[in-house]
Amino acid sequence: MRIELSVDLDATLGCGQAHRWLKKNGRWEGVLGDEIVTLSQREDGFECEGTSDKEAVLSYFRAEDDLDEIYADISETDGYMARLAEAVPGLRLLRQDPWECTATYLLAVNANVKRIGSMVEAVCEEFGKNLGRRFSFPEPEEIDEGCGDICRCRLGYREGRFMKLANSVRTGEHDPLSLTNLDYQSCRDKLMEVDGIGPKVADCISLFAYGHMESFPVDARISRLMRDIYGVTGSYSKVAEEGRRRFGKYPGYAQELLYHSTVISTSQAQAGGLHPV
DNA sequence: CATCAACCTGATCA
DNA sequence: ATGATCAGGTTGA
Repeated sequence: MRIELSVDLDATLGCGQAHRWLKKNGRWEGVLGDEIVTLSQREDGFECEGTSDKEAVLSYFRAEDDLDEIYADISETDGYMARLAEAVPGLRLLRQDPWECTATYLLAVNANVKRIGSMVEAVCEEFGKNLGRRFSFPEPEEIDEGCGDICRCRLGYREGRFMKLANSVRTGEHDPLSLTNLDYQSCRDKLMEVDGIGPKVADCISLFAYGHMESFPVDARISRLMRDIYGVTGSYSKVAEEGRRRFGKYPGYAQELLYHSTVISTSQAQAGGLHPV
């Protein structure tokens, strides 16, 4: 199935916003719902194998977002952002499943991208459905009532919180779907009622699952970058607030560009690359 | 409201 | 090789 969409798969799937994508000999393999999908970059979009649900794929890639408009808007912020937008014009935000996004970002607490990936895959292999080469992300019931052994997932102190979340979603105490129609602040507040979800994780979920473009998650990398490039320091709320103030209509996209720039600069020590103004 | 130790694992350093 | 150090958010004091 051919998807025509302005998107850079490497930047979009490889920078840590979603945790189930693996690049295997030039193609991106991931799991959407109960299907293993494989994506191959093309000039005008990508080739998609493993699913026929075009609507779901377009929704996942937030095809309705007008990247030209968004990046034009972001570019007006300053020269640094303008260069980032120009360098990675196909970096998109994704629209992830609320339950899966909530659960994976609960695991993401105090862990680097590589470790998050290994914890998430472990949970899928332990509790999810075997789809062949990969496993589905488990439903709350599969975790809460399943016969898998959580100890094998090596979640550390996230283990108790993870099991508690699965249980509270199964019982309806926390209902990811019910947050769909809330505004950013209410959504964030609801998420932070969950044990193990603080400001940063709540901002990530608000952005990546519920599409709140004004969310500006501040992790360790963003915190250093805001300090080094913009001279912004202080508490989480101060830095996040400054991000929302500074980056106009699309702080979430700006954050993703900034985060991606830190991935690039740490993975390739190239001369003549991007550097602060 | 700000500060800070404790929490767990895997990677990297000495 | 083995032990020390570090990276990474949330919680509760």
